[in-house]
Amino acid sequence: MTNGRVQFISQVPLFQGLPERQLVELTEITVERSFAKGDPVFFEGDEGNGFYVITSGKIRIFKVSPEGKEQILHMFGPGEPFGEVPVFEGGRFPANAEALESCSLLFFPRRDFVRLIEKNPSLALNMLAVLSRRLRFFTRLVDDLSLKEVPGRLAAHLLNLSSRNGLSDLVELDMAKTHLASLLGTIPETLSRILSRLVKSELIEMEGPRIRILDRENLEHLAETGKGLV
Amino acid sequence: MTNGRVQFISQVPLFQGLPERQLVELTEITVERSFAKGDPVFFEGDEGNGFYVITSGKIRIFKVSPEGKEQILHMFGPGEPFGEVPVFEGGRFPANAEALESCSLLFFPRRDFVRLIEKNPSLALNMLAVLSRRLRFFTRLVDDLSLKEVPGRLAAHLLNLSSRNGLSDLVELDMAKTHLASLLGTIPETLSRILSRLVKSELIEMEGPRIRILDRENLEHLAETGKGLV
DNA sequence: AGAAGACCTTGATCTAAGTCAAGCCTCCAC
DNA sequence: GTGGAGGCTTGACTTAGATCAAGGTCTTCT
Repeated sequence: MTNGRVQFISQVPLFQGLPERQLVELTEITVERSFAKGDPVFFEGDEGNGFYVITSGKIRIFKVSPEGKEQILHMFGPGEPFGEVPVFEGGRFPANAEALESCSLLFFPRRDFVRLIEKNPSLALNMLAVLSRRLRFFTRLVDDLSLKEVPGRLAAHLLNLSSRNGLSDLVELDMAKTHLASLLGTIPETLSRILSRLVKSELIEMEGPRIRILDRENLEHLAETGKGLV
Repeated sequence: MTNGRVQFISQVPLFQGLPERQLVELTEITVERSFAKGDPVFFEGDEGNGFYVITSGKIRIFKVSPEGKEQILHMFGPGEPFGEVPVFEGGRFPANAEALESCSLLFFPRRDFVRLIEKNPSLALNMLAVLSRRLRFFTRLVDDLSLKEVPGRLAAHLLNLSSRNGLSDLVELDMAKTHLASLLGTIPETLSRILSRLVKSELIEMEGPRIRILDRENLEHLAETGKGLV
């Protein structure tokens, strides 16, 4: 079964381009952990002595306000790493992580992983690329939250889903609308209303979680300007 | 003058703990660049073929909406690096950088810097720590923007200034209020009103950019809950 | 099957904060 | 000095989106 694990690890983008030997060493330091749907993986403020890579399932990373409102920061799926910040900076996890469905994760203990990085510059560069991509993502998230209105964020999200789907006009929401609301920095009621408006304005059609883009041009305009939905 | 540069570089946290030889090599790849007050250093979307470390002066990193509203992401001072994302991930700068005052910067060309990192794991780990710290910062920024109201963000900022100042009750805003507004994700009018409210509620005293914290306890409560200012 | 609960939608209301407008002060530059 | 520009404050108004409340649908577990 360790063979299977090496095989899996070799497919993870974070470990792309590493020599076989490194992959084996990486595999040897991992611990497999399973979580049921709804289980917390860690809480904000927990001591972080390692990070995770998802083997199967989905994880959401989120913050909670004192009143209980949640802001989702990331949704991660198979092959994606999370919880790396305390590995390199020390200290605690800056947000919560929860299994959205039954999940299987590989845990990389901090100390061992840092030792491997010290021996292997490629691994370091891969990790730098991962963190950089995440910074780029956050830059956009801050931009969206601060400078766009909810319709603009939603439009951008739909177009994003579409482009991941080969620019198909038919997209399927890959999470509950409640979670999508939290990802967009709003609440389910508001999301629901805005989706209705998009349907009424004939920018989209909707049937449950399946959405058809009818007017890509105006949707793009909405996503860019962040304003102006009737 | 290269000696002076090595001396400076050895003080930069990013290069902490590196052997003398590495410091010299680092120095050798740098290019010095000067900017006058108000000069752009780069624009969002520019090709990023290197990053900067500030020798003197202040830099602000910000996004602009199509209507011209700005959200400041960072304010950086001497010894701090910026513009690293494209170095490790390729592509373009995710935001704009501008000199707030006359600035002197060291430019590290991407190709040379990556070559040094490949030879030096400590440098890689230092850089990973820098990016991790920045991720942590963004996590908080998103949390603030999405889950707190402006008074809460302001209170948190004031307490932050105070704690950097050895918990002195007397803090001095280190930027124009217009910029502070943009940093907090709001506009000057709103900031002005909320400062007035804090004064009226006797949480602070204010005289221009000098602010005295009168009621730290309530200010902390405001910063944590993000709600509840009368 | 039936009960329980999660999820989604719609309506009425409320509020934080943005917009528009005007006036003031301060700091330079000419 | 004087004029102008940028920054700051205050007031009246508007609005995006949150809150509160209720009803409907769909899952899931016993």
